[in-house]
Amino acid sequence: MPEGHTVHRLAAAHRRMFQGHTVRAMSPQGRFAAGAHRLDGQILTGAEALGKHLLLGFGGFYDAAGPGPTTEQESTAEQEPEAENGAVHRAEVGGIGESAFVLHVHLGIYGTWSLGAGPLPAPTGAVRLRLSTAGGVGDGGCGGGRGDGDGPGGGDGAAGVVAYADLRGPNACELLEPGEIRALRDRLGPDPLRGDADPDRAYRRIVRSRTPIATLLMDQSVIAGPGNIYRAEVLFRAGVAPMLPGRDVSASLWSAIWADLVVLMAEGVRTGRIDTVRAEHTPEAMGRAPRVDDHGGEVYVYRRAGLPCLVCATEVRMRTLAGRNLFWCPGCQPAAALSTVR
DNA sequence: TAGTCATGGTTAC
DNA sequence: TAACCCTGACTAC
Repeated sequence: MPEGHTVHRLAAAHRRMFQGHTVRAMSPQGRFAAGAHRLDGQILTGAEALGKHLLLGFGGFYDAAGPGPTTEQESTAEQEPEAENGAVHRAEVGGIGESAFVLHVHLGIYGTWSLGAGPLPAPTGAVRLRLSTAGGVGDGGCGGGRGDGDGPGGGDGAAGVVAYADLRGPNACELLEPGEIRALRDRLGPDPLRGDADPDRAYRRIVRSRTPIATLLMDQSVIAGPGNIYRAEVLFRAGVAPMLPGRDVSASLWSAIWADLVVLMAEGVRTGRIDTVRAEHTPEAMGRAPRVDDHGGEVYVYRRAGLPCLVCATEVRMRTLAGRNLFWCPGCQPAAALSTVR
């Protein structure tokens, strides 16, 4: 159940594990058998994230001296992407480029990738797609050929496997044509984690809309990547009432929200958690118990309905907005304060 | 064990 | 706006 930072981490992980390798692909569940058959034996040429969408490029010629990072340069997840001035400027490095085949994966609310190294385990649950590799960079082979079936263990390729990635329950798992990739890029708003993002493009959409800013922040055609946690937390940190109409969002307020998202999400890429509380509100600083939740981070309002605000002690509220749970603090985010940037 | 809910997005109405 | 997709964690019984 990822927000955009998780998908950027997944893109980095796929580059680290598979870029330059011939990849075995199979669909133990059988629902992506034809696509897996097309990918089996191809070289992974790049991976990138567009908001919550993961694109994996296959085929073509892998240039080990090219701009893409090598496996040696990416020995740990923490080393990539690099944060520079709060932004991740290497998000597009190692991207899909002119890949012959592009796999598009969107995890939706259920999907997961299980990444691992070592002997290939028998798939558990409904694995839609399994990627694995059995050789070194540019090995030119696929560890035993293709077409040996989709059964557990992958047949003769299992012995040399050094890395695998199992995909379960995705919203989307499909091969895209170039025109479809362009259409995907065109329908998504700017991604705060990409160096090519233009926040003004999002602002032009926001400022001409009467829709509440809390809804606009969840609209991936306005801004790609943030989800329910980041939208609640960034509005809290800006002191903005969630129902503030987009047309009442000032340029300076939007700049502050965007800059905060860049910092928060880049930190999420680095740590794999969503932590939004400032230093003075950490459990250690406040002498309170740490939060226990499945996303693992310290937050101000998300899923804290009924609890006192960490800043002003007002009870955190929750309501449904556009079909999703919205959390906010009426004390710190009063409706009358239209553009208080703290 | 059954029911509920969830960091999402598309489609139908 | 609701239904659907269809997984996993959690809770009530």
